[in-house]
Amino acid sequence: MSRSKRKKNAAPDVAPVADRLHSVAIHLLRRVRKQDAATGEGPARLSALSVLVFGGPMTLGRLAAAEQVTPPTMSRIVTGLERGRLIERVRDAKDARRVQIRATPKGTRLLQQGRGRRIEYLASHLDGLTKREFAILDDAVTLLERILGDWAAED
Amino acid sequence: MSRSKRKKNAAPDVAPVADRLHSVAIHLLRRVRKQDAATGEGPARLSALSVLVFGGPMTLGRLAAAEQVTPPTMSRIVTGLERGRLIERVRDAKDARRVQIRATPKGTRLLQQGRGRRIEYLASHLDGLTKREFAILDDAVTLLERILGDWAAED
DNA sequence: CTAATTAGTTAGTATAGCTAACTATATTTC
DNA sequence: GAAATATAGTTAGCTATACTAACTAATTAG
Repeated sequence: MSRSKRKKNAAPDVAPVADRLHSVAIHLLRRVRKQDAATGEGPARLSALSVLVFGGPMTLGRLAAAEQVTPPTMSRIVTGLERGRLIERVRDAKDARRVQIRATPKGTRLLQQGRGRRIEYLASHLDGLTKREFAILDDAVTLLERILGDWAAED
Repeated sequence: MSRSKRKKNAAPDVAPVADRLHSVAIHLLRRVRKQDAATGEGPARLSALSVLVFGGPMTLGRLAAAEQVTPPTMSRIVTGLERGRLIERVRDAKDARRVQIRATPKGTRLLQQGRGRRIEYLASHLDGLTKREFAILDDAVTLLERILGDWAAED
């Protein structure tokens, strides 16, 4: 069970917040998904492309791991992105088994535009928040980033 | 544009937070989805089932609207749930075009169990937070619930 | 009683996930 | 250095989830 000797928090009402957090995440993404549709690419492709644009070129395997999908799944996602000339496959010089995936200028442009639309949409709805509320949201996001990073490896 | 005369917040850095919020939501749900796999049902089915369990029986059309998908998509989701005896289709007595969808006891049970697993999983990762951090998260979720509720109608 | 509207379903397509099985390249071991 | 093993990706085939277009059946309007 999760009630070992750690006394850090163990608030009795962790579960309800976990539940609400889950629900909020689902509904938020449903909204945003509609904005992303304007790019003409699906969410998995946009997410992978984003990793490439911000993380730089990497092998297919690393990309699959970053996106938490299996290599075959990433292979298909990459094939789709390749058809649209949004990324390029480059065989590794040192190890011919490896394939480096790299965003093209077109891919980078498309991602930035889609990102712009999405952010503008989301941001326009965060607009009514007070400074204090906004700070809370910012802190919470930072928190979640840390948590997700911590348990990225396991599972 | 969204830069009307409203002076409420308009912090210059709304966009980065919006972006990070989006990313965090994506990765959080990716994690949780793996827990849900234990139920043997996909996310769309679990989500629809959840609406039925907590919102009571409703027509297919209303369910589709609640889930923000088209009626054909919901029709397939419901067919899948029906195969597993998790819901039942009941033709409406007053209007034979309508089909009421209702969770079966088995469906309700499965949902609650899955929900339990998911919450426990999520909660176990929120466990290391300090009281203060936890409060921030709680507040942020409340905030997001309000925001999402407000713009639920439009689109 | 016809015409228009409404509720769902069926058909066909695309994306995104999986496992299993395969190919090609590298590395290890004898 | 050849054979065995390990690693990186791809291909094939299944399922789920999304869409639009076209259909059926039932209700409501004129």
